[in-house]
Amino acid sequence: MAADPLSRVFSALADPIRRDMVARLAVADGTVNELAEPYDVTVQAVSKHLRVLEDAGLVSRSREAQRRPVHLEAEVFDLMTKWIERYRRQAEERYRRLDDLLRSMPEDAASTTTPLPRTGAQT
Amino acid sequence: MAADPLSRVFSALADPIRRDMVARLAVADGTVNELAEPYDVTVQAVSKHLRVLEDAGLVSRSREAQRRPVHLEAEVFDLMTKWIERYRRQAEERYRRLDDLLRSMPEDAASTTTPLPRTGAQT
DNA sequence: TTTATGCTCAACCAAACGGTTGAATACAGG
DNA sequence: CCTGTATTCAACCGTTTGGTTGAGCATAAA
Repeated sequence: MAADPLSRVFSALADPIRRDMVARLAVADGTVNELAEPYDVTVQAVSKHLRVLEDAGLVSRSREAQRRPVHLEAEVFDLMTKWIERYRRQAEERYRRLDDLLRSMPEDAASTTTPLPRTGAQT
Repeated sequence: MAADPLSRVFSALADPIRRDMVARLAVADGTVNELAEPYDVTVQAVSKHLRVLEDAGLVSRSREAQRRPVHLEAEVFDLMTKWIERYRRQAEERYRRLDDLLRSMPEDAASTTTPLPRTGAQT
């Protein structure tokens, strides 16, 4: 299996079939066969996809006779949104400051290159 | 290269090094060498990572002598956040309705299984 | 008990991925 | 012109991924 939770979630959603399954599970829980029906792949392939979604914490599976109903776990989304929002905001803040700087600087002096920070960011 | 834009963005961010680079680029633009420095891989590998980020629309590269400064493009994040928010909200709405239903139903009748919708969802 | 249904496990395969090394290109400076 | 620096291209390699088929297991129905 992959490494960190964030990588697992992102890569789980990097596949169109898996995203479509998530989309459908947002409407209602479903069994493996139900979920497999629309796609042009075998049930086994869908079973594998579900395993990936489960490992990422995006779905959970219960037991109901011989069926294994799949349920969407929406909380994990927060992991992603938090990460995304953080750096989006940070980037926007930077543009704002740059903007201010440029506005407060009537005469040309665009030669200072801002150095990159070391890697400290918690991914 | 992959297929649809959403898949490209998600899979671009599924790698820890690439996420870390995005995190650092949110603070300041940087050259390939600067970006490569913290990681224990060759510059060529980082160059490849940057290509993935660029193909996903997450960064753009300009030209400045022999250097190729990399710049974060924050707008693409919206693609993801919109997708995520949509289905998170949909899921939460479903739970709310289920909750209401169960509350308005004093006597036990938990036997109706809601069928899954076909695949129509725009992934 | 036998049969059908729902699902997973195992082995396999081609393609994509993340990394490497080595050569090529582009530009700046002596 | 030659040298050094920044970056990319090309070929290669081991591992992962998304798919297949075929067998196996558990439960429901006959």
